[in-house]
Amino acid sequence: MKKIDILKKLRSSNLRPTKQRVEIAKFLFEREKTFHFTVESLNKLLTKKSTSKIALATIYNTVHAFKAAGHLSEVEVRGNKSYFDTNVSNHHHFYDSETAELIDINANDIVIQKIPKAPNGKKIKNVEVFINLKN
Amino acid sequence: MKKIDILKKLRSSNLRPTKQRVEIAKFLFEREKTFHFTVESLNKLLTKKSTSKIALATIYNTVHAFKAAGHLSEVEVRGNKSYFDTNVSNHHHFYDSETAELIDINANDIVIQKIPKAPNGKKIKNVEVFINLKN
DNA sequence: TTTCACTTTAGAATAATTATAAACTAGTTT
DNA sequence: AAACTAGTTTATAATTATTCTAAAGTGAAA
Ligand SMILES: [Mn+2]
Ligand SMILES: [Mn+2]
Ligand SMILES: [Zn+2]
Ligand SMILES: [Zn+2]
Repeated sequence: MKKIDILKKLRSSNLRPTKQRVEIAKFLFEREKTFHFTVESLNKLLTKKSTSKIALATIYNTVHAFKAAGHLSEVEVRGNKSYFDTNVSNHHHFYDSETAELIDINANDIVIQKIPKAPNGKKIKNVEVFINLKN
Repeated sequence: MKKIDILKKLRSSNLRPTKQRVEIAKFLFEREKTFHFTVESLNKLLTKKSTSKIALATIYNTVHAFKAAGHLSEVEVRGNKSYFDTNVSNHHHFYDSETAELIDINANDIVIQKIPKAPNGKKIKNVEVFINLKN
């Protein structure tokens, strides 16, 4: 991903490209593989990586703006903390409770043969599969 | 479910059958259908139903003891609160984000045809499917 | 260079949960 | 029965994750 894409992500999230936001966006989006994180883990990694420390509120605000713009998704998984995901396409997860880590599963690596119909007046928005792991 | 079963549930959870615990256990387990709840919702319902109010800490402690003993399961779902489930068998859920409600899906109403193998050194503990609903 | 909307930040507030410690309860021993 | 004791309940404090607030900072445009 090029720098121009970072700026696009920021603009499309209605965020001006400030120093802090560019740093967060580059950290999140300039990578090959999916990145799963909590705000806490992201904060630690950013602190380690860069000299200047970004306020936690700025990280929350920026992450939420990216989520609202569809550049991040939120994964519901065991625990109290919110997990975010740079993979915003429809996909599934392994969840390793030992390490509290998520691993992507490509949407077409899981095929569901039979599925119940939605309750009266409701429609199916999406289907999420979690494969919980043990050692 | 008879009263004797309530006492069994308590004993097998290493809980003496005190007035408060029996009241919680009866409320949770003396019912036909699955009951999904948060500690907050359970507390409200218990307060409404009975004259004596049970301390929140007692509800937390009792619910956690039931969970540890396998009489309740915890469902991971969107939001900050923990959801508990009187259905401890392997099953799936509809999740209605409008109402923040869970609805059971019988395990054999979902058939998965293709599933990826677990990462190196890990095994599959279980598979949970969430069907998110919209109006 | 002044303006002004937007931004960052530290710290306060809130919400869910867990911990603490004092008062209470009910079996068991004397 | 009275004393003892292990376990229990409870109010309240502490903790954790998140959101809010308001003051100070920033920078493009007038
Ligand atoms: Mn959350
Ligand atoms: Mn939880
Ligand atoms: Zn993912
Ligand atoms: Zn259920």
